Amino acid sequence: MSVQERKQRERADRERLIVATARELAEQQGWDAVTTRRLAERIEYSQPVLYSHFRGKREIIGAVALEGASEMAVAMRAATAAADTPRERVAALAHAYLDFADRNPAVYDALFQLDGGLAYAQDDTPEQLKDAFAALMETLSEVAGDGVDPGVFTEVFWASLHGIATLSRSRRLLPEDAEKRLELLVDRLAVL
Amino acid sequence: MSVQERKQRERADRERLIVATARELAEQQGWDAVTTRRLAERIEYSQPVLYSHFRGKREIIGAVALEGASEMAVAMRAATAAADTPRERVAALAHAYLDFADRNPAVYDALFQLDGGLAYAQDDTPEQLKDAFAALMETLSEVAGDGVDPGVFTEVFWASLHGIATLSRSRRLLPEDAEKRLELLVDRLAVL
DNA sequence: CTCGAATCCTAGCACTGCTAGACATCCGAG
DNA sequence: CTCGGATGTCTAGCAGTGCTAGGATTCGAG
Repeated sequence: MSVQERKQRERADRERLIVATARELAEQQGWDAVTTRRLAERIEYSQPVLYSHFRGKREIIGAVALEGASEMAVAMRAATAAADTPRERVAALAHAYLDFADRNPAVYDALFQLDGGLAYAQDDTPEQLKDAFAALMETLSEVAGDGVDPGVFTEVFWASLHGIATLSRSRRLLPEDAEKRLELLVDRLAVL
Repeated sequence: MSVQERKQRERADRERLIVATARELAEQQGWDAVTTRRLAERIEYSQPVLYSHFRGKREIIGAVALEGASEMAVAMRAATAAADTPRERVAALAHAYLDFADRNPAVYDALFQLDGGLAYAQDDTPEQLKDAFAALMETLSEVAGDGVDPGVFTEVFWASLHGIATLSRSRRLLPEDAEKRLELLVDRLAVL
């Protein structure tokens, strides 16, 4: 049975290679440049091989999104762990979020801008996404304020961060006010 | 010279027809369905005619965006004009904004999600866009709070609305909490 | 060693945005 | 009224897209 195991392992390796290559290509040249042909060429296989791993391009985007969600959760937890006060934790969280979006624009797009065929805010939402939301909520719960549902508060705070992330990346906001916007958001939304 | 004038008028009419048809098609079936072929067929001309009016598909999206920006500004001003207190004005503004995004998803996408080749937050930004931002700022300035730049405050409030609009439309937020999110946003961000 | 199954690739479909070049139509000068 | 030229429009085509049917090849089990 060892032969089959090796084949399975090789298949899993190749699947990871596809996702990693798609991500790399997307970060380098944008998702538009991630065509099935180019992707196939980079992994040194023919196009149909991609379809033996994923139903289509959208599922590849979804795979990159899930990978990104996990990393984002780690980044946010790491940032908040080092902070002492609630104020600092929220600020660190917001910074970590926007930093991630800034440094991994393609992954961020896969997560929140493109259609990766994933379910959000539902029962069948993948664990990685639930956990990323949980990472947000852990820090935001303590500053939601009395009588405000932590989930709703997290949604609002997240939406604000998302708006800032997307609008500033598409150059629809003034770049020089980035820090002021973040401070304002934290000071006003969080109840300290 | 009257012949030339008539021709110019007809050309302008056709241009409006193109934009209106593109918008209609996008609202009905999404921007993906707005192909140059389908669009050409609907206006009962051949494809190259589109390119005698616009440089390409992106410019058509841009034209729809500008049209939408004007309408959005009107809608927001109308909503705030009827309100008496600052609190009511901000709430009405936020409602009007999200309502517009909800009822004209394709136009909203053209404005803030897709690339219409337009400049934002710059000197050469089209008047329609500047005016839409101005409409936001008119109401938001009075609740920015002391020592906070109205422009920065408007950017933050707008980004929050944008985040809510996009995330809820892509079903990434719980639909049932829509009203709670809006109240929370207004209560926390605005200084009353 | 043979045979069947698993694996992979070539070739192609229907579509996309966009454009070159042929064709028709109509205007204004003579 | 005629004719040349400009203007307007269309047909046909290019290079690219996501995706897939069907044939060739490889490889392990018996």
